[in-house]
Amino acid sequence: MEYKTLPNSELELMMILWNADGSMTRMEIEEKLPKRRTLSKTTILSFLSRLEEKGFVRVEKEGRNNRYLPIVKKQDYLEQESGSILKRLYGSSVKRFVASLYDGDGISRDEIEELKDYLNSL
Amino acid sequence: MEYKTLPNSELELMMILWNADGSMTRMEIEEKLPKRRTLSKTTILSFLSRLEEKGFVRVEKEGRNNRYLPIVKKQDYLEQESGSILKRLYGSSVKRFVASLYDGDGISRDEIEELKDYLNSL
DNA sequence: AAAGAAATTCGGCAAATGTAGAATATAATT
DNA sequence: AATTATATTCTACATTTGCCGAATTTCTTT
Repeated sequence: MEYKTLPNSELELMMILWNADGSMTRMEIEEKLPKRRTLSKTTILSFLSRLEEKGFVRVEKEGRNNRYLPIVKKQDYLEQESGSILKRLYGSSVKRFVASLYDGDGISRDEIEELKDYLNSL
Repeated sequence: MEYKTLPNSELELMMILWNADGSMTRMEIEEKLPKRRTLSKTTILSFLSRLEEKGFVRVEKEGRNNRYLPIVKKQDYLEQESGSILKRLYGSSVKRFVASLYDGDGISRDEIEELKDYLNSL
């Protein structure tokens, strides 16, 4: 399955949905948004509708509320997206990606160690 | 310095410019585009103008041609961009990013080895 | 059953992105 | 100097993205 790359706002909501188990109402999603990020309820609903059109979520009515359920799997989406980003930015070289992060202070010592351990465990 | 995230088409041209040394003409850039990717010359020029407005390239006239010179450094842009992508998709965990690539066949054994070596060399 | 409260759907707008044709400028040829 | 070729600039248009207010539906409370 090939997924369209989601625009930021929609991805933001998907991340919230993915990090919850099961479906969520608009209100629940809204509560998970960072405090700084205030969006009117209609805006949130609008993004959710777009996610539905794109086939990322299924909507179920529950009384006067809607429940949004992610139908694309987080893992699947992220795998694809990460791969394409890596390709576009670094010609698919993970090493170069990590090196870039390192040089730009994007990772800490701990992160490095954690990554090392992970790689050795493969 | 903070850079705006570039839309794909513009990034594509920037990558070509960055991978060349010095400036390039529209024609030279066009020749570097993958065969599948055909864009009319005005489209390319249009993207280049936008890149100029955004401060990513400087334009110099040379006879009837323009020469485009990247003024934002590739390394700088990529460092920033990679960091923000990592944050958005994996809460800044490099390990999770790499794990995702690994699970999604985004990396080969060799890539892993290369990365290991790199990490050990730090 | 009416009135009120809360949620969703519609419609819409501005800015950004992808893409080109028409108009114009400028160099090269004849 | 005219004509032709070629490059750039302008203008424009369809889509997508970010965001909302107005209208409408649907539950709750009187």
